[in-house]
Amino acid sequence: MATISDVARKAGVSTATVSRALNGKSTVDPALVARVRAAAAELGYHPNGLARNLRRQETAVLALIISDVENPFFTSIARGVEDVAQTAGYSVVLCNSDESADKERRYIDVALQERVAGVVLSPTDVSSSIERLRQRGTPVVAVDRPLAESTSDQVLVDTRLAACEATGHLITAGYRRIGCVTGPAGVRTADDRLAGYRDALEAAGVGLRLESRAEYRASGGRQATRELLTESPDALLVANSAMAIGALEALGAAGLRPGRDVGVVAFDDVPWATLIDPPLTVVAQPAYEIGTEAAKLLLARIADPSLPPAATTLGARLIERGSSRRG
Amino acid sequence: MATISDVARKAGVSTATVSRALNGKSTVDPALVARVRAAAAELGYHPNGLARNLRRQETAVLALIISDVENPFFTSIARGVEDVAQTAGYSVVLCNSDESADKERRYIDVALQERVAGVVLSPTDVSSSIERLRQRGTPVVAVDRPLAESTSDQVLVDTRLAACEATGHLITAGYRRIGCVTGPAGVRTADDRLAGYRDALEAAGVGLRLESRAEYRASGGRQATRELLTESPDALLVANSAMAIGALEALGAAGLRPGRDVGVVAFDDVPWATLIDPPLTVVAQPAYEIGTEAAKLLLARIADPSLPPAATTLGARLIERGSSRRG
DNA sequence: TTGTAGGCGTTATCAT
DNA sequence: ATGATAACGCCTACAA
Repeated sequence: MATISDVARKAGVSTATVSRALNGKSTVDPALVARVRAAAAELGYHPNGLARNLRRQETAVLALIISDVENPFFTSIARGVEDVAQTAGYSVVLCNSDESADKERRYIDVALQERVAGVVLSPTDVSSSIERLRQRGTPVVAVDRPLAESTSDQVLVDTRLAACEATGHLITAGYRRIGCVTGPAGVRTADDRLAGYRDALEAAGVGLRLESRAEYRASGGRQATRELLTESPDALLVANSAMAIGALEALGAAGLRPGRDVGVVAFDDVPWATLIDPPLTVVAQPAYEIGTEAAKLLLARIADPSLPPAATTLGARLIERGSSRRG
Repeated sequence: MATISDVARKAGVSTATVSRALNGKSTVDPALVARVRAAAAELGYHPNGLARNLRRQETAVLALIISDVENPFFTSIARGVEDVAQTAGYSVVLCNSDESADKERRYIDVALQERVAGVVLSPTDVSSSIERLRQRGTPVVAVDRPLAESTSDQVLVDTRLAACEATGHLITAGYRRIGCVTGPAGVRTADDRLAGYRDALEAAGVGLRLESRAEYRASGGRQATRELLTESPDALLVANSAMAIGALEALGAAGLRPGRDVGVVAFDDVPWATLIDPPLTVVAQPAYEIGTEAAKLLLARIADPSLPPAATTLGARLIERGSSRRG
């Protein structure tokens, strides 16, 4: 409630002096600084960030719009973004688009209205509504999934290659009826992982393709796996950790044991991967690093909008555990 | 970049009319509304939320400060808060205090500066720095952990009772050397769960207490469990799902199997609970509901600050699975 | 070194 | 029904 003029009055100085004193500007009499500080403390004065930002025409806030708060992959990204932003004096507001283009648009509107300094976004769609951000000149960096315009900053994972390697690993282990459980068509990572799977089969001359798509959720994984099971696969590549839960449940329900009856590799190294029996072989994506990298890119662009667009691609690594051993 | 006056000029009206037209105020000539809309669209005009909020002296933003973004329990709360807030036209910004009183204070400062409409907080400490929020009159509701002042809104879980029931369940199953792995002293949920454990032992006349505390993390659970193992417990109550991961790892490393060699019950119903063998018996907390309840309380208080403080306590429920069967 | 004053973009009050 | 204008609280030339 207390404003800068209240403090000024109490300290017996002008608002300008209060502003300068509180913002540590070079030239202010130490005695006055003390008086101002005391007055501010006494009044419980907190500068009004709204007014300040309006005046300064900038906000020390970054928006992070992700497609699923409950997915550990995205929360790791969030930590990465936050850690970097924090040390640079920025706050991060996390928004959950929930894989819905509509919510994404709403949050982008909010970001626009609140004049955030920049946006980190995992786009639900290539043709995401970042058009508006561009127009306004708000810096954006895409993570996990690319944007159509190659003119924006992006931090991606070479997920197609990773899927190819993972599938190759299954082939090397001796599996031949390998199924791929992936996300919805149109979701770039889902498409890429499927493509990588196909790459590997082709490279190895394996003709049989067993593919099934569903939502990037446990329920989706369960359903897609059940469908695939009618084709008696001897191994499964699962494109997402949430789906992996459903896939493993479906396998269990069918009396099939990972690593003995069916080889399994899943994307994302979840903390419980080593708790199941046998432990789950995974494709570990550098989620935290994606976050830090994205934040750095964003801060750099905020500092200098004329920078050429940077597209970082990080690698994923296969962690072999028991579930992909040949039964 | 385009401001309201740009739109006004283009539409050939005053800024007042633009404002009224765009905000759907009662009395504006439909023809003008159309002209204004067109001009706004053409200019790619987005109202400046900063200026608007400054003028209106209010923000449609809620801050949610939680102690761990990577904990599914808290992300479920986040979803709950968000879903309710969303339908009421509020945005939610998520902040990660990371179990650090310092970060918490920083985020509270940000919330104060940005003049958010209200705060949902899982306090790192009873004597949390919400003092400042109170002073400013910013509504707060505490979740998961109580605040010292009973004068604030809170949404809690009767976690002591739940721990007591869970321990009772182990006793009923025939276990007698039951250990409790809980979080740091001072963290209210950790203390409460320990207290519930003791309640149950006492009620059943079991004299042997095996207690071990550590950080609410996998590494903490691992360490605490390892310590407890020197006492040859025949069962374990684990106070948190992150710790459960560490505890299960420690058990495995010692060649002990849950449900056969050692009965296990853990707090929080994680999605992978049914994937391990045997499935994990858990105390399921109504996390999503905590979030929705907290948001409703907060919105109610924002609407009417004179409301008497409400303290909701929700129940948790024990889900019996294989890990707590007597071996 | 300090004070005065103007303006950031909106909305609301008061005229018209 | 519409327009001029005064705030909202802060920062920063510019003046003293």
